[in-house]
Amino acid sequence: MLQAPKGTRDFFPDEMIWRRHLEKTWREVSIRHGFDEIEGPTFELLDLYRVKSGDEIVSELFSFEDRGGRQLALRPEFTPTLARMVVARAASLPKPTKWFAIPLHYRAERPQRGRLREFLQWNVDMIGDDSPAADSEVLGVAIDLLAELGLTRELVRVKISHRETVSKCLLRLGIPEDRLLQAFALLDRRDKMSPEDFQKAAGALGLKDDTIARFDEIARAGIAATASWGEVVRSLQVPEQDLEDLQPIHDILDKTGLAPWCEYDLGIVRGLAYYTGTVFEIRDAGGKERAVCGGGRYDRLVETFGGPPTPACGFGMGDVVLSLMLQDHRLKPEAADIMPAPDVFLISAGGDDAEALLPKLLLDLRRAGLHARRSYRATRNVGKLLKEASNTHARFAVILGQELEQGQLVVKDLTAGDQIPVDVGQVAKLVLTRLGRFSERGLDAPTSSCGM
RNA sequence: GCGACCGUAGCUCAGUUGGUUAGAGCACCUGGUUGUGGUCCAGGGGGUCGGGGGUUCGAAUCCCCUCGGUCGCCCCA
Repeated sequence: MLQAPKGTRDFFPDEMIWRRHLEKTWREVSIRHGFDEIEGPTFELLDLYRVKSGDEIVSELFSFEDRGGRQLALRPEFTPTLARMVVARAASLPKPTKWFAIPLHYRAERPQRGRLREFLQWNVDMIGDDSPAADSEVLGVAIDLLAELGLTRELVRVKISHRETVSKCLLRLGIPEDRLLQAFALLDRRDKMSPEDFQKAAGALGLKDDTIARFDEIARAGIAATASWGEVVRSLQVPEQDLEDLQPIHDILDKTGLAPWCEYDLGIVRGLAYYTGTVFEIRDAGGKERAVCGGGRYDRLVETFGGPPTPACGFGMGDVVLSLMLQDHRLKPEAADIMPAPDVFLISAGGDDAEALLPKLLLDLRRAGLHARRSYRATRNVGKLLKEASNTHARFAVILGQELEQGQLVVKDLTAGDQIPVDVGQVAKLVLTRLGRFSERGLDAPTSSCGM
């Protein structure tokens, strides 16, 4: 049998409704925070990713050549596209420009827990504002989304760091400036290494034994953002002047009320790519899953792509880890609870006249704007048919039976349990009224008003 | 790209030291003959045992390769 390619997913109705639900939530949260939706091409020129990340990234990409010999790649992330779009309109964009996107991404890496080769990632970016307020506004969107899905500040940790602050601390420990990037890489990997390997690697960077211990200490310090600034300074045991970049962030997190979700962790460096200031990631408090969200400030990227100097910050949040995390905490809704429930479910319990009427009635109800379904079973067993209606979570069942001899059928409220006979022509009106969706205009011309 | 473990029905799994036409529960479909809801009873469809090759009189079972999954490494934008 043909299989779906490695690391991809088929979205059957149960999975698709969750995907749509998640996208809808992402979209609604973005919009109420004042962001506009954008989208870009699914593939870009390979050079767009080379410029930013260097040649070694190419092996992680799905790349190909078109018939004109152009080197192309499926997008592994959205930020380069975003930067390109900013450059294209740089002169006319308002400041700040607030954009979000919900694109599919592709990465040619080995699939494992929380990582697939095709996935959705919600991107939220604020362009043209270099203030810590912008950092916190973006953080606020991510946190609001998590809260919207039922996650709490006990269940997740927003870990915040600052590139400049970390650099200053490392320099003061005696790490040469030209080894800073390597030190970042070491920080990033510290949890995957044995203490011995960590020591060895730190020694290779020119650190002495006592400073290695300090390096490790700084990397592991997790400080609640609700602490006073004085306490933060004391915990890190570094000169306050080295923390000057962190202090404004601390102030704004306190003022906006986001602090209870956040903690400082100078071990967070988020890869090596293009971040320049604040960096953050959001993880499950249990530490079981990968980071669900990562982001930060990238003040030089737009310039790198040929635009004017433009500060920017943003984050990405993937659907794979987010879904796992919600599942871990039993916060992921059952498909049946988010599937659109029919307004009416038609069942035929009578003879040929019922069979003959059903398709027309079904179409009339649908044209009146109702979500109407029917049973396709052969059985006339009303009990079984009602069970089927009930399984679809339909609000009303319409039973076409004996009463047709009097021109009537039975409308049963599947939630309340009551049922009433009604004239065939009055079904739509009755159901719409009971649903609170009845309007005179819809009644006057139920079939012509759909304007087809 | 590298390593470890795994692969039997749509799902969860059973299948003796290798031994006949490979099983259960759930789900799905039909019926229980004129009508009221997650019951109950009976029946049914559905599996090249992931795929290919080998060993053997005989392979779901043992060996090799391959494809996929899971968990790590690399990477994590």
